[in-house]
Amino acid sequence: MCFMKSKATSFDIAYAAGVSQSTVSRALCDSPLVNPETREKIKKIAQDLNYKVDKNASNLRKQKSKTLALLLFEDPTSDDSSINPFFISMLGSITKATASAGYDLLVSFQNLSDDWHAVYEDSNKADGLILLGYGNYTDYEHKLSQLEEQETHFLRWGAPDKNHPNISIGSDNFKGGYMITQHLLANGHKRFAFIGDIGASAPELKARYEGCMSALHEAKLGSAMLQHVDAISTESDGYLATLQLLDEFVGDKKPQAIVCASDLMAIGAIRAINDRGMQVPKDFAVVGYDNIPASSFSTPAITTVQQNTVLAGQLLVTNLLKLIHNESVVDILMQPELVIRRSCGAN
Amino acid sequence: MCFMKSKATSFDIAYAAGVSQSTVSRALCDSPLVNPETREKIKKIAQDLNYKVDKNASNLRKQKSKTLALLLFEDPTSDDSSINPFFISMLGSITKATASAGYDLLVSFQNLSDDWHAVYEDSNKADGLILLGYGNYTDYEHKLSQLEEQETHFLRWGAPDKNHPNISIGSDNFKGGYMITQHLLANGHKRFAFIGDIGASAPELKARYEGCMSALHEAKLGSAMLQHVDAISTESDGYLATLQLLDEFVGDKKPQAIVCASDLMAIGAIRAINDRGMQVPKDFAVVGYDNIPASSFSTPAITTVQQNTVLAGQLLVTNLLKLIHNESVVDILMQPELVIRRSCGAN
DNA sequence: TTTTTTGTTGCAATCCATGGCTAATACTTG
DNA sequence: CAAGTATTAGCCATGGATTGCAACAAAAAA
Repeated sequence: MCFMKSKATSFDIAYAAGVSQSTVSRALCDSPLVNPETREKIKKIAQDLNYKVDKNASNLRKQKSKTLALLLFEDPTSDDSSINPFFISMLGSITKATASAGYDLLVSFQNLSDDWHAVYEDSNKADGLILLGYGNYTDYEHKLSQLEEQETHFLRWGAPDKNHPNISIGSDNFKGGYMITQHLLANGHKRFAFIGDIGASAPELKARYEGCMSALHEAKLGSAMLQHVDAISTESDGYLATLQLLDEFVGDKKPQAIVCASDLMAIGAIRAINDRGMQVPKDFAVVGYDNIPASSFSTPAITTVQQNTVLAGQLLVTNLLKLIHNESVVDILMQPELVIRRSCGAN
Repeated sequence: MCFMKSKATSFDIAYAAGVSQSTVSRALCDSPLVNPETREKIKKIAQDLNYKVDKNASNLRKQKSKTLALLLFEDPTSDDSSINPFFISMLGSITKATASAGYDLLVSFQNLSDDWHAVYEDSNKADGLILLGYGNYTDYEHKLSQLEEQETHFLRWGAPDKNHPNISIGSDNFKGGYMITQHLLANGHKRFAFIGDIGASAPELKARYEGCMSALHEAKLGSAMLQHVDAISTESDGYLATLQLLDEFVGDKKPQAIVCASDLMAIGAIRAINDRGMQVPKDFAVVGYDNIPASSFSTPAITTVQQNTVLAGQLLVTNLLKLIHNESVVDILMQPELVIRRSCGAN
């Protein structure tokens, strides 16, 4: 029917409607400056011609893109195709929150080596940035400063940082570590092991460890902790660390509860324990962190700490939009929740 | 140091370099029309001023956005925050392939009810579309036709479709179902059950079922199949369907092998079997499909069929780019691979 | 009837980068 | 030394929508 050699522009509509092009523009934004009848006529024609506002022209003129960019830094230990499930669920909620605010989302998986810091907002492709990922805190630090200097609108997922105030939304990992340890203590466990990287490169895991230690100290059991810091975050890390742990501490030094800094490591820990002919939760209580989908399908299902990713995504988006609109925001520390399942032995 | 009240434009650089603005533009695209010395000088100044080409202006002029849009249709049965892990790994590889082709990626999770069909390419926000998701084939069909009419550049993930040729890249689900069933047959199983939706709304699962049946017919065991079609795709679907199966078929009618149309359902099936006091693979062989991360962490680890998501993502992107450059593409049917683990009983 | 107000619409500048065409310079070559 | 060829850079139109300002008409007030 309607043969269009090329895409319709507002001029084509103006011609068809017998009005000026500016009137078309105004009509399509529901400007009160244009007569309702004219507006409807124009809208009708626009629809017939399958006209869509050219975002490039529109954004250029308005100097904003109605687009947010999500920069996802990969966990350096994870392989190429698998993405940390926690970030996935954040991705889902961020996408939804972005869409319901009428914005588009540009997603980019990055290495810290790239010069991501400048690209999106400076080139006007996005009005703001969300930084998601466990930080390699060396040049990350530096790039955060750059972003701040350039007055880029951005927020990061992570614990609030005194050096960079009001750019963070994070979950209270200290509290999470504390809560789950308390739960184990309440169930009578006395000898603990912690599996996970507590180095500076993984501040989230470190905070979980510190929360755990804090609970132990409160219970006057601080010295009952057997550390294992050489596991990073994967299932096989957890497996290997646990095997090592089982070999090293035997007899009455054997730990009763194994606190893993991630669910993936907890899954590995359970596998190691099974491989040694023992069982969870009978011989060991094992707990994880993150409540990834696999943790509920594991046998036994894993007791873990859940971060509210839906709320987190929404907060990141709504606060970023505030920044974009020049309102001020403050750091937010979200409260995690305990998810009690079978692996801790408490029914 | 450099105080900029507002973002630098190519005019600012031209002024600073004492050349015309067009020369700046050419210098920054490494045009051979500009003297190497001038070019370096301009580039230096551009860097000092932290200049970035305005994509909106650039895209407007060039009439292309160097951006692809990924439209992800959710599995209607999955809840809000969890996304089908298979799509996640596709998302990862698509992102990477897109980035390495120098394109940006716009990601959007959609309901089919939205008028997505028109939005991105028509508004020049993206040069092409990738459609990912198990199709609700009613209005999906209709929208595909619309996209084709409008000559939108797009590709979909899914089995090639005679009605819509050369827009599909998919995995051979029939072959996958066939392969895994053959493997079970080779291990001596004779009585089979299939769990999964084989209705028209899930053509992928249906093809897996048909592949499975084909292998059984070849082995003259076609009548040995107990169907269960009331499970869709989740863990609890698999659990409930399996319980029902176990109650319904007892004694010598009890199936030996349970073929699940997804790993999630296989996980549920194993849980149901355990709950009834039986074990996998001793009492039943169970197999899944997709090779999601959780399937390797399950106890026992699940024998499944893997689709090469990395390659799939790359193919989708490279072929879409071909379309954008007006080259023609053909449908691709990728070959799946068997991943043999413990749940099928064959070591 | 004249003046003021109100409601609509058009003109033209603007956002910024791109690239065809032209002009000017420098360098060959007969 | 003049004519011819590269090389390099500038001019200006272009892409499509937005919006301040001016213009005009019709309706209301004087």
